[in-house]
Amino acid sequence: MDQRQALSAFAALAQETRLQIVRVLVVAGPDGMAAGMVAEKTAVSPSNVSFHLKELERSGLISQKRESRSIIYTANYNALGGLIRFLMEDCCAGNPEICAPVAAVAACCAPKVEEKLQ
Amino acid sequence: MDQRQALSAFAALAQETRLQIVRVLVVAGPDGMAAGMVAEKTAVSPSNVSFHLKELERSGLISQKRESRSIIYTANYNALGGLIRFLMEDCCAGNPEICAPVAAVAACCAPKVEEKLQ
DNA sequence: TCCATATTTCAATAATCCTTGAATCGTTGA
DNA sequence: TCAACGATTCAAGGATTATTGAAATATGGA
Repeated sequence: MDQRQALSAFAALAQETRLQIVRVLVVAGPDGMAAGMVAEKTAVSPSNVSFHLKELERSGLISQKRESRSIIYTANYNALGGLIRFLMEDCCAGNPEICAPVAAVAACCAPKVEEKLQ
Repeated sequence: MDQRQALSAFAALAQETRLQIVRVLVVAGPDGMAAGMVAEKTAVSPSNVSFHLKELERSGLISQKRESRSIIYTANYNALGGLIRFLMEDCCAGNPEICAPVAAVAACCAPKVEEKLQ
């Protein structure tokens, strides 16, 4: 993830409806969710949700695939991970020890690491 | 960090000049950097840099303190860490294993953890 | 006090982004 | 082929955000 992509991802997440959509899609998991269902879950008009879905796709945070009449959207976990990585590199730049507390949070993603440390 | 703060932080980072400012301040470390120096480092007019510094402060990502004639800005590492945490919680929601690769990046912040694992 | 320095504030313009509803497109089943 | 469904596109508007340069504020030294 380069700066250009990061800027685009930050812009995508800096909007309440879009952040909500991303959370809904993350919870939906790898199977994703149809656009209409996203609209329902977020209580936003189909046209408006479509606008934001497109914006999120443009930023690389989600992807789409057609399935019969529906269009299924899926969270792009790699992109989310890339953004986190980008932020951490900024955070640590020149001061590795300063944001060490953040590492503790990483535990939520790596239960195995947690175990090894006990 | 709640959703409101996260939205504000994402908006703050979704602008090239501001992202650049944050990076400069992160590299500057806990001692921070005077507004004028930030303007110089980023090649942005003082008035414009002041506008963006205010925006970043409003979002909680940086803080200021006056020091004689200068106003020193400092990156708020806690806020950056909080934002990373917020992202990771979203990322992991319902799918702890999916973003495990991100945990590897955390190593950059926690050399001690690295050691223990070897 | 007066001047120079460091920075912010302000007003105006320009640019970008969001929302809405109507029209359109692609898909499926009768 | 036609109608219905799920979704996108488009144009218009309203709202927010960025940039600029000039004026204002605060501080420290002569």
